[in-house]
Amino acid sequence: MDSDTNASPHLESEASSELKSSDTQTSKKRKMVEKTVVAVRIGENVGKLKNEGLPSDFWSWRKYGQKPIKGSPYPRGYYKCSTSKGCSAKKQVERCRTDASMLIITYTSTHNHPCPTTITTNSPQQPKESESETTQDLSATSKEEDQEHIEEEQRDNKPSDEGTNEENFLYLQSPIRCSQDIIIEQEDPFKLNTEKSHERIDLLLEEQEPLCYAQLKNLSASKNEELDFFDELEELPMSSSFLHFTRSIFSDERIPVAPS
DNA sequence: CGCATTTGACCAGCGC
DNA sequence: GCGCTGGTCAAATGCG
Repeated sequence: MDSDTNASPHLESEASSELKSSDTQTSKKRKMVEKTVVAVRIGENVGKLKNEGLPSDFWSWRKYGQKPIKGSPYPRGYYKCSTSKGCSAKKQVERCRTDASMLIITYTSTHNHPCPTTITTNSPQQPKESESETTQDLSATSKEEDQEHIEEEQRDNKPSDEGTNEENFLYLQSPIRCSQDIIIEQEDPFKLNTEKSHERIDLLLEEQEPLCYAQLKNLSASKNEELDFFDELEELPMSSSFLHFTRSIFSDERIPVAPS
């Protein structure tokens, strides 16, 4: 209850989850602020990461709340940037409805401070940040399933070979900026892909999936990992690539993705 | 002892 | 005007 409290409520809404969750009456939350939605896929490699120390993010995030989302079986976690006191950067982490192996991270506001440190791919000096969370998330994921998913994803999502080798997990997503009532549901990755993407999208549309990234998972497969994820859903693993990605976003104030 | 995380309650916005 | 859901804050508990 402070000035912050007053302002907070207006911050984000759920452009991401509410995309089309107009199923019932949910439309929720106020106007939208600039939000960057990122879909991160948790890979098997992630599990390894924890051993080495997760390169989660440049900033430290403190969890200040968690709530179950109506349309999602998984709860949504609310984080605030704890790297700097005055930083108003926030992020919401939630599991993809259809794809438990995918995390939907919604970044709100921008950091008013530079990166705490130059993060190395796997910096052991990382802030306490998502250590526990990430670890849990990662480990929580079924190895077998993850591997399968990853393989599939790699084939479908990754035309090349790049990232996989250096990245511990695959993250397919794009920063989506929605400052209007417009809801983002499309992402670059899909565009990059080819017909496959379309097919998936179609599936989604048919299924009325709220999130595009969700569809990806759809194809892959979802099993019972959800149960594990349930309470594990917390932080997201970030790889160097992702870092670069986020870095660019924040540096440039996010990458505006044209809804269409 | 300190910090972070977890859980519950309260507040505010939007839809019906 | 009422109800529902999301979002945030505050207090308590646990772990390092």
